[in-house]
Amino acid sequence: MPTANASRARRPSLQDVADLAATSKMTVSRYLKSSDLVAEKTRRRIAEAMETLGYIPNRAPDILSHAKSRAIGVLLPSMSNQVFSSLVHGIEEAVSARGYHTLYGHYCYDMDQEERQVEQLLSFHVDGLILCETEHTPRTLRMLEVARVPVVEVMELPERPIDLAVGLDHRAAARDMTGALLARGRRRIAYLAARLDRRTLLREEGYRQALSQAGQEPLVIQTQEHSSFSLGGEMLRRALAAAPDLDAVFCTNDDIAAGALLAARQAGLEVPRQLAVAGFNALDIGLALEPRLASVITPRERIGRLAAERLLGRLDGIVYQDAALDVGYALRLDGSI
Amino acid sequence: MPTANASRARRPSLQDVADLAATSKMTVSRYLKSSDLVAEKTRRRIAEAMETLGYIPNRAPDILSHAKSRAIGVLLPSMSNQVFSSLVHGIEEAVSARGYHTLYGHYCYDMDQEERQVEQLLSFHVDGLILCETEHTPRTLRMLEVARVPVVEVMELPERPIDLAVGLDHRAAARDMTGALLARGRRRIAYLAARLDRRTLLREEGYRQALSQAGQEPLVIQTQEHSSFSLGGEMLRRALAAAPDLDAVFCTNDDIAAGALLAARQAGLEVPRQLAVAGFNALDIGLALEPRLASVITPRERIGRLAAERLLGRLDGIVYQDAALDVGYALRLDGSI
DNA sequence: CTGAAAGCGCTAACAC
DNA sequence: GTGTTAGCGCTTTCAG
Repeated sequence: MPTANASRARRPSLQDVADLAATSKMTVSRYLKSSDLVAEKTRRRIAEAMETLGYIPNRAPDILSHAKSRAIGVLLPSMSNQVFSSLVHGIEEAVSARGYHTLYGHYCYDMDQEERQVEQLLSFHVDGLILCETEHTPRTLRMLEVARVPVVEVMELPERPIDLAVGLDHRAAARDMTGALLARGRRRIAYLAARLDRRTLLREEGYRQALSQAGQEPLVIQTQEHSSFSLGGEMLRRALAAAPDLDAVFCTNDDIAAGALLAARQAGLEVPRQLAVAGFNALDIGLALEPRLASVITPRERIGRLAAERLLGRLDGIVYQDAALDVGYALRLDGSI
Repeated sequence: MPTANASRARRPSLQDVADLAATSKMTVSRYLKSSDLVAEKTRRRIAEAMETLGYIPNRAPDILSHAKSRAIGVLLPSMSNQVFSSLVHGIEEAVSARGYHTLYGHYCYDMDQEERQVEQLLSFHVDGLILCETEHTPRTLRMLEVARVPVVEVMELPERPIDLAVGLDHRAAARDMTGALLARGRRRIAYLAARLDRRTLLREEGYRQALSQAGQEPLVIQTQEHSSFSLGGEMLRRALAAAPDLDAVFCTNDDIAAGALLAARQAGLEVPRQLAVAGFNALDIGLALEPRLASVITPRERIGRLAAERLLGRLDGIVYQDAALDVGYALRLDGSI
């Protein structure tokens, strides 16, 4: 039965559409699900009514009645990092293919902000979460447990994933890259570490392992600041001041590495003859430099795709044997080393 | 009255908390709003119950009953662009100061994807939207109208904003930068345009205006590809092939400009003596280059802050006289020109 | 200071 | 092929 007032202060509801189409909201609901459940004539009337009213679906009732939101939450540490944009592309590809949507939040590499964002996304009832860290506050862990949504931790390979993980071994990758520098005869190798997040620290461990195996002294230049090209330059100057015999730098990422490479040349050092430079993540900037930047190639788009596929798989009840999936890495050993 | 089953398959609700705290859900609801409305003893029992159950707030009922979601939606064209990360910082600053949250979506510079994202965010009942484009599909415009949420379009200054706008005049900025190149005696100036989004086209118009005023011929190198450093290099090579007497390039952004500058040097051209290079947005990369990159300085964090403040202001019923707010720009005319 | 009832908009389940 | 009923979990009344 049509309700009298199509209140002007409210968004059109299914009831409004039903009233205008002279049918019931249940039929309109069916039409939205799969229009072939509805008679041709009714279908046309509904389509017209929707058009006229500009109906916008409302997720709230669905969510309220324990249905799915058909949205997954993705938490990014930073919005400016190329690294995460390829991840996002992979995620979107997998998610949109399945008719799901994504809601993004970001937390500036801060655990407490991550906690707030997790609460925020869960309070909107996302069906699953993709997180870019492996360390979380106790309350975050508690909320994930209580909410019982599938979670994929990406980038690293945590010892004990909350649920699922897709990533690579940053320690091993750093050890290999440092090993490659040593194999090329470099002896005084500094590690340039910015922001001091977990992945930067894991890479530092790999660097230290490789050096200690070769009997060389580590030299770590650290800062809490976020990575940038100009910061890379500053850090190289600090490294040169600390060790005038420096013959190589391994950088926690390509932004720092590119900045270091540019600054080295400005300081009159020939790369790689006098100074080798290696980065991490193999971003596009490395290919624009001359010589091109040696780096660790990480399959980030693939991580995103696999993470989303597994998350959606879990929603379908699939159980994965290997909680943590290792996507591996490769080394680009050209140019700057 | 306590309900019997604290179902194991459900997230804890306010009723569950109330049961455990031996009170009613109404009292718990009051406690969440402002705990001083509740007696000290009750308060302690509620806090304990919440702790035990790991209660997570639920936005759905609120939204359903026409309350606000206390979340604003932000649509970004890209996740990899530094430009938008400063915007996001500004937004977060203003929004979190007011106890609001943000939900992000991205649409790869594609109007139809933007449409889907707008629908998605509106279906979650965001209280307002920040959009980074000034052109939208008819359905997008319709949805915004029907949903009656405040909207701020950022970056540009649209002739007729949907609602509010905060941005700057890209055409004028490009005209000024091209004018600066002409004033320094450059005569054969190419414009390197990637991705061909609206802002790239506005900047091209400004470039053409300046050249035509000076009686010079424009030379526009275009591509549909997304900006990157290596693309900047390729485009410079195309420009040099098209005009061997090239003495300047004005680039649609700093990524292209940095790539062009690096490629120019690799081609043996001295910058700025033989070739001037100018960019747009004044990103950090420009400061790491030698010579440093001339560019248009855009106050993106400020745009984000002002946009969010005005959006929240509108939610409080404030009416702004000037729908479109011009934040201006500045030119950095050092180094590479 | 605390409680009880109604209602937001949608869909699952069950008629017809 | 279509309609009816009930209920999701919270807050806004209105009563104590």
